[in-house]
Amino acid sequence: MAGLADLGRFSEPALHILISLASGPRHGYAMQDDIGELTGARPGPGTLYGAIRRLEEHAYIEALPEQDRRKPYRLTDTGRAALGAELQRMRSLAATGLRRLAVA
Amino acid sequence: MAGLADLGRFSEPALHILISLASGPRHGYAMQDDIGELTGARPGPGTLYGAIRRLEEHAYIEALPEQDRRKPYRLTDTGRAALGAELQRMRSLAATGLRRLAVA
DNA sequence: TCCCTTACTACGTCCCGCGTAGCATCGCAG
DNA sequence: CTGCGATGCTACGCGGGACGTAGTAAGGGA
Repeated sequence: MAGLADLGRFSEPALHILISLASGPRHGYAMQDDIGELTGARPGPGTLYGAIRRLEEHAYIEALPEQDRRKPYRLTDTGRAALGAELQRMRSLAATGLRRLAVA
Repeated sequence: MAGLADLGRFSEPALHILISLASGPRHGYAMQDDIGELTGARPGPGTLYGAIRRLEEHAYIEALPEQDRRKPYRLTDTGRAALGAELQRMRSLAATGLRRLAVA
């Protein structure tokens, strides 16, 4: 298995982080801004860094050398694969739901 | 706002229930089966009926007259609208993520 | 020197997810 | 008519992620 769901039951913030890192390495604060633009809701530090810690433990992301008191992170290959799988699942589920809504 | 996120922070099971009801009224047990087919994971009763209760409190779904010790539920107009909005958000987020993955 | 911004750590509460157990009803086989 | 599996739901408790708040610290501009 080894899907995103292993991160615990609720993985929305984790998903957002991975999507944010999909466009290149970023440190925490920049992720907050990016996710805020992406979703309309900027996660607080508790949410963000908690999710980062779990993602790192699962080797979906990894820290780059600290620069200027910033800790950038990037996707690992594992994380990239997990993200791709999850996004396709999401897209398929959304399509199914929208189809059902349209018919009924 | 009044989006799905008001159901609490984690709403995956709630989303699945709404999608299940999008194809017509169903009672709990039938939802379990439907969701199992849809997602590959059949929710336990604790998950399911807890989410049903919250959805009913928010008037996204409503109970139909009990028949034969079965409690069918159906989507309300509010629920249908919320589901549509959520699914479009999901689809859009998935598309953005997949685009980013493809480029990088 | 003051203060705003950036960047992260620490901490505690809330409540959702999920499994387990229990209970009742129905249909069917023996 | 009796045991038994499937159906359908309620009750209950634990674990842990989500999230807000507060605190720390460095940098830059007025």
